[in-house]
Amino acid sequence: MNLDNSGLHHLIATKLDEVGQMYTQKRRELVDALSQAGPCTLPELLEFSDGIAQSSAYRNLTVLEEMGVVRRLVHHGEYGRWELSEELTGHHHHHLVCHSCDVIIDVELPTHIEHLMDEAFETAAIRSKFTVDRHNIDIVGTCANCQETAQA
Amino acid sequence: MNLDNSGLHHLIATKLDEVGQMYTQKRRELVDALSQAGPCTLPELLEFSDGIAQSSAYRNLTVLEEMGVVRRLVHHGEYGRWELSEELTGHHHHHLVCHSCDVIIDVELPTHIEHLMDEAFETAAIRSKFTVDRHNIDIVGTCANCQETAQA
DNA sequence: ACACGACTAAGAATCATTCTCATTATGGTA
DNA sequence: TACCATAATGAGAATGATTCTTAGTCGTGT
Repeated sequence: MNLDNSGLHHLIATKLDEVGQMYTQKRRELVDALSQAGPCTLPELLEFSDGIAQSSAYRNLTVLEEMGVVRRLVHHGEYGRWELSEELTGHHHHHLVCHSCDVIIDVELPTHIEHLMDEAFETAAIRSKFTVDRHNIDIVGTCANCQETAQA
Repeated sequence: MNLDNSGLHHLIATKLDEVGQMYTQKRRELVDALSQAGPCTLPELLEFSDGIAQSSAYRNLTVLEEMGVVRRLVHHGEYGRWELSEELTGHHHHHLVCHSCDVIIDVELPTHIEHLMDEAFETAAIRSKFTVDRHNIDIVGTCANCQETAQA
């Protein structure tokens, strides 16, 4: 796992500095966790970080979300999940969602499929007078772990 | 708007009867509301129904969900939303989501696009050892109403 | 050293959703 | 019709993820 997030950190630091916000150690740890582990719940982030308070984690995630650094995902599990924004990572992706354990894994689709989908979405949206900003795709199923436990 | 849901109601009544559940007036009203209005929040359902208690609405929706009659959607708004299950309506569809007012509208995509997507999703899932059950697509943007209010 | 602003964290508050339980309605049976 | 078992209802309490409040801490510039 590549742990050199210096470029990422520098980018975020600049972003925050522009509005008079600090890029503190705690915030850096949140970003590191998301960068390594993909979409995380709050308890997962608390475990990763070195003793950050729950309320601080929530507040910092909210701040980072407003800055466009992270994005909040909402699914059926008890906790929300957070991931680094595509704007920051540069990787447009979607999610494999396990409906058994609620784990979420990133996937990228072939470019030509994305183009076809974009066209189809645009056409469908126009019919209802919507303007399209983005699309989210969840591929819902069962992860390898849960398949094993099920047959055991 | 077509209000003749007799076929739908009969189907659900049979389903519930098989497990000793009753298809009561209140439950019928919930189904009617969802059938007419598409994905609804709980307050919307309460308003539509003739004096159903909040707790009863939640309980009935949970029962209907377990029977595969309705499906619960989770998005960023304060309330969850409920819709009739595709199994029941027979219409595979996706959602236009307004990120301004959280309204959700159903859309259907061309069959050949669905096929292409299914293939792409299957391929992507296999790589992560996932088995695919379904896919959810949100086309996120701004609805006609909110576009007007924004430029006013 | 001082002042100012941002950050932290503990705990209180919020609020959609779930649970509890006493009451009421329903369907089957004789 | 009367009775019984089971299901449904509704009022309010409880739950729990998330947000808010507030007092104290830290950093930075002067």
